This record gives sequence, C-alpha cells and structure tokens, in this order.
Amino acid sequence: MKNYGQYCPIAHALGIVGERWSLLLVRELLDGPKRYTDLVTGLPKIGTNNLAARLKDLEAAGVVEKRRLPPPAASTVYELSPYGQDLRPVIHELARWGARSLGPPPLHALEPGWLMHALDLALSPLARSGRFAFRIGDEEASLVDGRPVAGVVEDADVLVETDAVGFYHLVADRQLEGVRVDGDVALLESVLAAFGPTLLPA
Amino acid sequence: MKNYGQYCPIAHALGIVGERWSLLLVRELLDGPKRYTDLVTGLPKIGTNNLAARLKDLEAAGVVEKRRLPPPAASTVYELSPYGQDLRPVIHELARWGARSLGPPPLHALEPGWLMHALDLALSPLARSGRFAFRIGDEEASLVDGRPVAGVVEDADVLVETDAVGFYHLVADRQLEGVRVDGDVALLESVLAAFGPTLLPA
DNA sequence: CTGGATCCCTCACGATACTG
DNA sequence: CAGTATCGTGAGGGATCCAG
Repeated sequence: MKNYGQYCPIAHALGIVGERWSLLLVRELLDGPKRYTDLVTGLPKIGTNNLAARLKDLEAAGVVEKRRLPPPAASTVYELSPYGQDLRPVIHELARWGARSLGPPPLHALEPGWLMHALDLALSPLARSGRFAFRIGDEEASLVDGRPVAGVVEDADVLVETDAVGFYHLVADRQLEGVRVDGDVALLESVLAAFGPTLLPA
Repeated sequence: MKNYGQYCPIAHALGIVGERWSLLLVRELLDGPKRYTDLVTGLPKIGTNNLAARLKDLEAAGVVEKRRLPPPAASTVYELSPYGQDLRPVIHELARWGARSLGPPPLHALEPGWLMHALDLALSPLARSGRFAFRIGDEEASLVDGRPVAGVVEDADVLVETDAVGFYHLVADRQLEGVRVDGDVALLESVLAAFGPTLLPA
C-alpha cells in the first residue's frame, strides 16, 4: 500500500497495519503461533493470495515472524514478533470501542474461544480480584483475579450460566433476564456497575 | 467496504474505521471541528471524492457529525460525535506503537502543531507534574502538569531548545547533543528515564 | 493434507476537472 | 467553499491449480 505522505506516527502505523485484514491477522496471532491453514479457517473470507501478501508485508515490517517447526511436526508457523505483540493494547482499545456499537450476537457461528476473549475485553479491567466462573452456551471460562482462564474454576465466588445473548445483555445492559447466577450476586453486580454505558447513545 | 463476516468487535470496528484514510480523518478532527477544505489541506494526498465518501460513511456510522455554522460564518464543519471522540485512546495507542519504528523526522514539511501532538503523545503520560517548555524549530509548546498547551509558558521549571531532529533523539535515545536545556535538567532527565526503549529492537 | 502461486474480475482508490 | 463527475489504475475477492 502506498504511504500517506506524512511524517506522523499514526500514518506510519497505518502504513504497516492499516491494510484490510492486517489487524485481524494480528488478532489471530495474538493467541499464539498459527499455521497458514489455521489462519485461513480463522479468517474465512480472506483470499489465500491476499493472506500470503499480508503475511509477507507484515513479515517485512518486523511484525510477524515465520518459523519452521522442528521435526517431526514439520510445518511452518507464523507468530508475532515482540514488536507485533505490542499491538495488543491497540487491538484491545479498538475492540472495546467496536463493542459499543456491535449489538447482540447471533446464537450460531460464534468462534470457539470467544468467551475468553470477551471476558478479557469486557471484564478483566474491572474484576481485578475475585473468582468468576461462566458457562455460556457451550463455552466455559473463568476470571481469576482479573486473568481469564479456560474452564469453570473450582470454588468460584460466583457462577454465571446463560446463553450468548443473555451474556451480551448482562454486560451491555446489566439485564439479568434469562441469566442464572449462583453465589455472590452482589459481587457480580458491583463489577457490572463499574461498567459505563456501553451502547451507542444515538 | 464489505464486512469481514465475523461477529467480533475488532472486525466490527474495522468495518467502521478500517478503510483507508478513515482513521487519519478522525485524527484531524480530534483537534476540533474542521471545514472540508481544511481537511483537504491536512490530508494532501486524499482525493476529494474519497474524502467525501469517507465523511459520508463516518457520518452514517455515527462517528462524525456535519454541522452548518450559523451566519455570518456560513460554512459547514465536520466534528466528531461523542462516540467518535472515544476513538482517542485507540489513535493514541496506535501512534505510540507507530512512533517506535518511525525514525527521525525530516527537517522540513512538518505539519504545524506537531509539537503539541508529540508532547501529548510521548511525554504527557510521564510528566504528570511540573512545567516544561519547548522551543523546537519554529514551534513552541509547553507541558503543564501533564497537559500540553501552546506557546512557551512563564516560569517553567525547564526550557528545552533544539530542532526537530534534536527533539527526536531527546525522546527516542535520550541524547542531549545539540539540545540546549535551561533550568532543572535533572527533572527533565527523570522524566525521560521513565521512558522505556522506544526503537524497534530489530 | 499443508502451503502457497496464478488468473480473472470487480470495485475502491487517486487524480483531475468541473459545478452550485 | 463544498463538494460532484469522470476516468484510469491497481488492490482485494474468489476460484482454481500446483508443489512438497
């Protein structure tokens, strides 16, 4: 992509990761190294030529590194360089901004692992202490002292059970309809109360 | 722009501001309302048709608002909605990330007001207290208790005078060559010492 | 099966000219 | 000043094909 013709850190950053698909590619790699095929399945609508081009660009920019796994797992994986890892705060802010106008989820076709990402995004800054467990649809994850972990943790302070739409309204509107809460309800509500308005005021 | 086909706050956010020029447009408007022509001069390489299209998209998405100024200043200005203002943390993080691989500035063709933006970006999180004044090339700005203000403030704790390249090396490498510092040098150095490594390790 | 490269088609972008 | 009209180019999307 051509440059923006300005000496500006924002324009420069966008020259590196501003192309279509680039930041979504980084999002995929934030969960760890992935193979080419994993990236294709994680980004179904990207053309393979485009994926190869984006990977090449990001590699040339020092954001992504290509590594051959040693035998017997002889395959190549792509992973973020340390500089690429530093995009995490950028993507985190972008996600929090986007979430405010995203609307409720479809009940189908959510990506595996979405709950851990959602907890990390929406609640981890708010629930720095306590043990929260979530069983949402067919996903399970917990928040232990602000860190998301997989599965329902033992002796949680509070356990939340609902589906994806119920979870959305829980964090977005603080509506508890259709949500089953076991344990310290007040603790959960105090965390949610720290949430500002999340929906687009318009 | 077509969607990314995923229920994901990042993909959704990129669907709104992910197109070429969109975030730079928001950057321009973060300084306050601007007229169409001001935007053209601030983004010299954008085509006017493209600018019109991006403005229309951002307005439809609730990020930008178009307002007619009352007579006698009968002109239309564009400004960020509250939701658009909330992009400031995103752009801030992006700028800090991009600055790490940006390299030293050209001595010419820096945009007016760059110094205030640079102070805001690089030093305002670090210098929450104290009065720092800067005279860099033909730009003047100060940092008062962490807030950037225009001009050289009276009775500053420290006054820094150099050119843009000297300023860059001051914040990037903490090199003081070619930099004239009046006042509390130790205070300035303590702020700079709080800066981590800023350049791409590669 | 993984890891791409190639082709084609469409549309978005960039430059410029033009208008209310 | 604030855009719209037009047009050429090139990047992105989709499908297919090929090599290890």
